[in-house]
Amino acid sequence: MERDETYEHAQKLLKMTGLRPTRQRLGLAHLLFDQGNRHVTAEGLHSEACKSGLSVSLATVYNTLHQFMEAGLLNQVNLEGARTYFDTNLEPHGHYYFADRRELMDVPAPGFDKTALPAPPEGTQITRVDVIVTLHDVPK
Amino acid sequence: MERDETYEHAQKLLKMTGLRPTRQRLGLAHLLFDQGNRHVTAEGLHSEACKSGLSVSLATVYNTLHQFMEAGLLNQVNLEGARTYFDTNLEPHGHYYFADRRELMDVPAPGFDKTALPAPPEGTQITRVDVIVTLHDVPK
DNA sequence: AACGCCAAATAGAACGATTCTAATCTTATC
DNA sequence: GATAAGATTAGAATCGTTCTATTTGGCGTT
Ligand SMILES: [Mn+2]
Ligand SMILES: [Mn+2]
Ligand SMILES: [Zn+2]
Ligand SMILES: [Zn+2]
Repeated sequence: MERDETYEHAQKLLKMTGLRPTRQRLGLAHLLFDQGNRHVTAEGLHSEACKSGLSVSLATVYNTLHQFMEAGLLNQVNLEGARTYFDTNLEPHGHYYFADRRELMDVPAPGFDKTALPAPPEGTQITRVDVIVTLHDVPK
Repeated sequence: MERDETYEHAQKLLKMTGLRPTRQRLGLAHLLFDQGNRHVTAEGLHSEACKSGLSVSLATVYNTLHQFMEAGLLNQVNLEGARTYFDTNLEPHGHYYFADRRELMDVPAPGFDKTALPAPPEGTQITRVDVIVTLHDVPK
């Protein structure tokens, strides 16, 4: 008796965005959006998908993540070393980056006030504000 | 009559850090520290050095930038797309990133208060705080 | 000034994350 | 079920950066 894989919630999200509900997109949407907020890398999500039995290529994971971003379902978090994380938390917020573990966590309370930023130079507009607090394990 | 290339200021900096005053390090230190605060990439600095007549390899530019960082003469700024910038401004400060021009600028006044950050999780310590405000040219 | 030791510089290969390309497969429609 | 448009794929290409093995050069000693 096989598991129910209708993925109703994922179905609904894809319908909303106008993206075709392919097997890959359904599976990835399920992994991303059916278990609370997440911070994933493309490679992390890819191996997770493979482990869960979903056959999908890394290229498709990248394509899908970018499409979900475009659709406003994900935000990107850029940090050092060319690693890009994708964040299902759409609220404006900062991040702790646990450098030793290479993991991201939302900053529980905003220690910064985006509205307190000085007005940007003429002819430009703010398109994003990233606040990244890097943490290392304390030696001892 | 050739230009005076004693680079007194650069000499002094290298002496302070204990790094040998090689031709390459002197030339790079001169470019970095003898004309006010700067934000440079390795490749940018490399081509600048080449144009100025200094013979230096890209590998050495990377080595030198890292050594200057280690010595506390430079800070790193990480942003999207694997591009790393090196900053001669050692004060804590945020950055505007002009995405269309790929240029960095210090945020004139701090719109955030580092001390207002919630205490980091047990067993960890803050090693850096990055605030990057990305700007795009306003269309019209 | 020549000698030798070791640090530093170098060219080029390797790397890791991401993007691209061109071929194959799916989905949606008729 | 045929068709056309869209999606997936493997593998090559790209980009910034790091590594490796070799050569060069700074500097204290003769
Ligand atoms: Mn990744
Ligand atoms: Mn660079
Ligand atoms: Zn987050
Ligand atoms: Zn700066």
